[in-house]
Amino acid sequence: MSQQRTPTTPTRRRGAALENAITDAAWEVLVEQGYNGFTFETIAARAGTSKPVLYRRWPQREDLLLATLARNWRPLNIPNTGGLRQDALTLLRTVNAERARTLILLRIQLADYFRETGTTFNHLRSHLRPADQTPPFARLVDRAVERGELADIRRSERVVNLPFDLVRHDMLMSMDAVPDETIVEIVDAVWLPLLGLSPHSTQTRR
Amino acid sequence: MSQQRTPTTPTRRRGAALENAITDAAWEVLVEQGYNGFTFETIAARAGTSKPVLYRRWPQREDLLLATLARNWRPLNIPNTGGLRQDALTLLRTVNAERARTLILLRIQLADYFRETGTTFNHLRSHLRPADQTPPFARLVDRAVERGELADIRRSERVVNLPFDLVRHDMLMSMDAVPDETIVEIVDAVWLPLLGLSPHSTQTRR
DNA sequence: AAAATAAGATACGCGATAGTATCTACGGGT
DNA sequence: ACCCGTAGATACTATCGCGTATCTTATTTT
Repeated sequence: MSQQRTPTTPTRRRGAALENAITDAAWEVLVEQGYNGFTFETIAARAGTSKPVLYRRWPQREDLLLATLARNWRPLNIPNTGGLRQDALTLLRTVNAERARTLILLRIQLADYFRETGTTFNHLRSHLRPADQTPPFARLVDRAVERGELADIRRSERVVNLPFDLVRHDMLMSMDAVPDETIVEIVDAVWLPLLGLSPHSTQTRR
Repeated sequence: MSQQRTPTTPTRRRGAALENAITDAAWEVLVEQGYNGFTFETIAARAGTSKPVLYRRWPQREDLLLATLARNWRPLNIPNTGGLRQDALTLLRTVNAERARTLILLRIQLADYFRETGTTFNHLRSHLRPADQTPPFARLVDRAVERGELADIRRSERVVNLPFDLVRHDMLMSMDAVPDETIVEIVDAVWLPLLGLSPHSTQTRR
């Protein structure tokens, strides 16, 4: 930290400020360079600190990785727009936006980590957060049933979760965001028909 | 090759025999250890040869990678059972079997290669093989139309390719084979209804 | 049989990274 | 002001893999 020093500007970080700076840098490195670029050398340089500082807190690479993931893990907001179609579109657009998308694509970034440790993404997820209670799309369908928009019948998880699966699939295939018209297509041409709905019976046009 | 030598047993490999042994070893290494384990050191040892032998043929790692992929790339057999449902189930089971599955999961194994080179799986695929003409499921649907099983109307690619997308998605999620009942579910509960068919109107039970 | 080719073996220098040791000096607590 | 903890800087050893040089020797060619 060869920083120009003024009487009131601290030149060293401590405690949470330091740890947050490190895990923020670690996250950037992970996203840009993947697991194999996630090295103490690179992260220390990115965070403007030195390797012993990292080792003092996280003696193993995995410790730092888990800390970094825990800091960046976010629950998904479940929209409640009053209509099933709009809920679905909003949720998928949220999933498609950068923050959530990066977490989805992490599955690929961490392939080598999973291979090394014999663990899985799902195992990691339950480690970072308690099991997500109800899958997001199941929540949307439940609400539509409550509103009387959908009949109260049993539906397979496969059908309920289909939009999320398809968007995730396309993201994994392209390693990038999905075009918005793809999202609209998945909801209107695939999912709503499978639920026995047409796109315009669920709510007025957006 | 410190091999016990008999008068008629050659101790050294040459030409295609040697190259095939190397690319076979390279493939095993790629599948087991991913792109980052794909090193000349490891492959030479696995093939029972020395690094200069590899460098003489493939001066760059990418050369050896492409040669290895070219040797193991296989076109997908399109089944023709006389019924759409059976065609679909057969095709998905083929996709789910080890050989084709490994190629699908290669997308993940090669994530670091794509990042390094700024290229993509689709680019790689068209490099290894001319563009596959008709997507497999489009072929199945075409045949069903010819047989009169399906109406001759326009269908979105999204719907036509849905089974393959969902199976691929589940494979990518689990990095493993998909249970057979998943395949049956995708075809019977999702795809055929979207095509306006019920599972048993396409053919007698399997 | 002799010559040519290249497979196989091995050694080397270099760069990157892990992990650790050591030192200086900032900054908080007393 | 003094003491202590530790941030930041730097150096070191060990390991791994890349890429190359050199040598021996099996095998094909002449």
